[in-house]
Amino acid sequence: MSVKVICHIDLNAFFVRCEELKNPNIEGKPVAIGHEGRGGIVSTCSYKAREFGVRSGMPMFKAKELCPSLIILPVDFKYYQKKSHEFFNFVKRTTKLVEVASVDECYADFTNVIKDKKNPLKFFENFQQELYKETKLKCSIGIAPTKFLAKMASDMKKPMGITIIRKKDAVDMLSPLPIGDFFGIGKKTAPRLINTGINTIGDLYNLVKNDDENVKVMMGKFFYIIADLIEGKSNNELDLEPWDPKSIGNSTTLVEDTDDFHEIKQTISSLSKEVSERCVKENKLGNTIQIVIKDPEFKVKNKSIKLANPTNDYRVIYDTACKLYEKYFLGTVIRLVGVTLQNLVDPRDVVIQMTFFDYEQHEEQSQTKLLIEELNRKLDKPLLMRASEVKKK
DNA sequence: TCTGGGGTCCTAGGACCC
DNA sequence: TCTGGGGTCCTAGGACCC
Repeated sequence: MSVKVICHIDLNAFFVRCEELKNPNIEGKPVAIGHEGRGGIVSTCSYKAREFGVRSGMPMFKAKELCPSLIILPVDFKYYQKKSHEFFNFVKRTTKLVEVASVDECYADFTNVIKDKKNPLKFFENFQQELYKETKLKCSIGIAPTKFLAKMASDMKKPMGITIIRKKDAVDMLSPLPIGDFFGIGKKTAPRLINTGINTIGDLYNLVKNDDENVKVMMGKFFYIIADLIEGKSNNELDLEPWDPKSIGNSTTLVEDTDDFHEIKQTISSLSKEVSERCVKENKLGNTIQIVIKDPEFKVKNKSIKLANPTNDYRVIYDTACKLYEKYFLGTVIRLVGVTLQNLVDPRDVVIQMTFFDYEQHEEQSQTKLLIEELNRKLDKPLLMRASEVKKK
């Protein structure tokens, strides 16, 4: 079996780059994309802004403190989507084997493309330049035998970088990196690892190789693939299927924290409408409806319920979300509320489940009505006590 | 004026059935 | 009267990514 050439191609400061194309005057200036209202954060920012300490995820007011001359622009997702398509189409002209990872990055299998190239590095430099000429987008390319190493590689040199990680060099190249750079170890796990003296990827690697019990407990199932990831023995199969959503949701931070029943219900209504419309557009039905809230202390709580038959009907989504809200969160002061439809399926794969009761009345009742009645039965009536519980009483 | 919104995947406990 | 274990589904919460 031969080694594959997997690339991770990452567009540099993509949202900012798009805005620069719309308005070349802002090029080279400190720019942040995001919205400025309550709870507004920096979605992404230009390299100039980063020199001031501005980072994505940072509250916008803090970014302005750090960089008073910061140019703040709202997110124009439609335009980014258009440029994103141009990017993927460009890559697909070179290889059909492309896995879209997000709006601004993809994995591509270049094994066959590179096979007969005398100077692969030169090829990738040309690729990068051609992408720039055609779309005016800048990218970093990571090249490695696996997806994980390619992803790690593309992060090493930005912007317009090209980094190759060969299998034999992988452990040496990753070992010095801070543990937080490990793709999959985030801002919760990294500090916990650092607390136990694990500062670099190399530190983690050595403990994993020694079958360290502490690390095993901390990492769970992930523990068993860490060494393979670092050594270049992990997944190199791309997922070529187009995006198939498993859930579709919509949430919003309220203008101010509130427990006002009417205001929250109105918000739930518009969130439900949006969810319903997007599910219809994607041609998806879902049978689990979830409501999520965030309280003023940022504690997130969610409640969900599964109905017998999937739906994307606004009325059912709204009624269910309201019922869940009333049952669990009425009177709670909340900061954010969201509605999500989960366990999405293709309507063609759905077999309608009918209880005998439903069947008898099916002629007169719409599917929506049946679902709402089922919901009422599930949420309003106390659960039947099981025999074992009756005995206890 | 502290900390968005879109997702995915994993874990763990309880219900329920055999 | 005391009390099995295996498997699956549902639900809640949390970590992570862009």
